[in-house]
Amino acid sequence: MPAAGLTIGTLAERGGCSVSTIRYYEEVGLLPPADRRAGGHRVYGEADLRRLKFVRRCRDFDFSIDEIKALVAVMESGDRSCTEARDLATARLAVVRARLFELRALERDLKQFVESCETACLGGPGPSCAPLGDLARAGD
Amino acid sequence: MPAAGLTIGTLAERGGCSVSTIRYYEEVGLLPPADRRAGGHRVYGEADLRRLKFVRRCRDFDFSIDEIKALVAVMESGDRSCTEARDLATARLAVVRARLFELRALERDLKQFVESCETACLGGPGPSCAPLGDLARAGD
DNA sequence: CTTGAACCTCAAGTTACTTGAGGTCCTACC
DNA sequence: GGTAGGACCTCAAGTAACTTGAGGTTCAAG
Repeated sequence: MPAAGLTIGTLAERGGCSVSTIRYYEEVGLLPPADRRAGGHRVYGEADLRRLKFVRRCRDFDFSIDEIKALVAVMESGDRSCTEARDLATARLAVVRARLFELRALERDLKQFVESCETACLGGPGPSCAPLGDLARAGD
Repeated sequence: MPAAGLTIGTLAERGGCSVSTIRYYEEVGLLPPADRRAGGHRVYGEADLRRLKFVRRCRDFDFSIDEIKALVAVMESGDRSCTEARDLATARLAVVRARLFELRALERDLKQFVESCETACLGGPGPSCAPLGDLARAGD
């Protein structure tokens, strides 16, 4: 039976982050202060791993540390509805969509830029790059 | 002829950034040290505005300060081909595409999360949020 | 019992800026 | 010509979310 007792290194590996990141999360309060062995090394259990994965997942969701703290508080209070969580997620979704929109435009522009380089400058790399010159004038 | 003589405030306004950002760009070498008036105030010309716009556009493209410095060097050297610029843009395009991929997954997951909240928890916000529990079972 | 990998703490660095304190300059108005 | 106040100045420190480094301790294997 896995009364595991994970080291910080193992936790990091399974949680998909660095050892430093875990210590950082503890410092800022995203993870509770870890139990210690005699020598001072941190020990973790499965619950810690779940918590860490939750935090990492939220970070993947682009939640800020403070937002994740809020989510954790909602989760731990037990007596509060999921309305808060949903609202946080909805707000985050809007941000993600806006960012997605920007990134798509960015991809288009960069692709365009690279293609211009191929057609306008290659085959004989001249002294001046036309697309680069265009960039300087864009937005006027 | 517009021998303009822009103040830093005007430059900021026209360049779409803050006054502090301009001073910062000067400090890190993205803008050349500005000319000064008798009292020490910075004065700018149209060339500076063009340069600033170029920098801002590159930042919109998610280029780092160092990458922009490289681009500016390419632009100013005049005797180097656009190959470098194209390579930088290509690398950036790859990064942008990877980010786009992640963001799309993120959007899907967040949407899913919000929808779960709507169906599983609303209409009577109970004590525990099922989707939140799915993210990582709390307290267990 | 001795390596050497993994761990510890604390401090400082990273990126691209922003914010703040404390002081100077410029322009417009009377 | 004097003055109010807005724009400007410098320098230092703060921000997010970590990472990196120095210098030292502990643990597991051989």
